Amino acid sequence: MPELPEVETVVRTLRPTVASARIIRVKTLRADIVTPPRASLRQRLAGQVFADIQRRGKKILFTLNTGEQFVIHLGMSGRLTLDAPSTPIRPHTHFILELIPLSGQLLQLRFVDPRRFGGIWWLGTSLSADDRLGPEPLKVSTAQLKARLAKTRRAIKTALLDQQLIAGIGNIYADEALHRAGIDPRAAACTLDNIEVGRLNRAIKQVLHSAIKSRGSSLRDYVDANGLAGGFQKLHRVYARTGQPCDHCGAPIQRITLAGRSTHFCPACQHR
DNA sequence: GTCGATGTTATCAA
DNA sequence: TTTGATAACATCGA
Repeated sequence: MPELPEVETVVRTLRPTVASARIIRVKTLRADIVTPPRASLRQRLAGQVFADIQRRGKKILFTLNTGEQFVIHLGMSGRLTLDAPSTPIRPHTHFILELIPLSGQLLQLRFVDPRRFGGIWWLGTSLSADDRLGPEPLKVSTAQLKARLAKTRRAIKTALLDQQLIAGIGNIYADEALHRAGIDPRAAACTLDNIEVGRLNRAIKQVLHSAIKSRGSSLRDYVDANGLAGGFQKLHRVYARTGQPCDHCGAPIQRITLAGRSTHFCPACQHR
């Protein structure tokens, strides 16, 4: 589900309500989604006030007035929604923070994650210590990207999925960016020249900006914090379009497997 | 009913 | 060291 544009959309829909809200109740329905396993979130969070909420890669960083922080990662199937306390609890709801925002209207921030690949990480004041994420795709320079890609022989598609190389791109936007840049997803990352990396960098920024504008892609069940689906799936040019004609040249979109992930591309447009 | 696929990533072994 | 395979999990559709 959630790659950079979806996570950014969740953060933007959460921020106006959550920033400055006070936490009045903490319910952990499934303890094993919290790391470290014995972090008593109830004790640490109850009564605290949120200072800010930000995105870093695909992670959501919550900062409290005390300066303490925790991270939520949505994994593959996670969603974070704001609901009235009377709204029925969905199956696979693992964690609930009851909040009083500035509006005074009681709300619950709910973390739902059927596949449980996501989770919550308590950081405290450890200054997000072991953040090994790569640069933000919307800010990275072509020179910086080129230098990072030069260090690996993996396929460029696989390299783009590596969060330590660049943070926030997932399966959908890797395929979409490579198509817009006209680059074969199988090409070894270290063989791309300056021109190609420049094209790729522009394609990444363009596709992520338009996806954010469309509030993300909803293929399955992704929704933002207000329960609203995204619209960018309608603008996909290759992802989940196997066999359909390429918008650019009409050749059928092909699907292959690369590093265990389904990969969609146009064999005519994307080659040297 | 079974199989395979699904937007992520930590971990393991070659 | 680097890289690919696998597992963690639930759901859906062929």
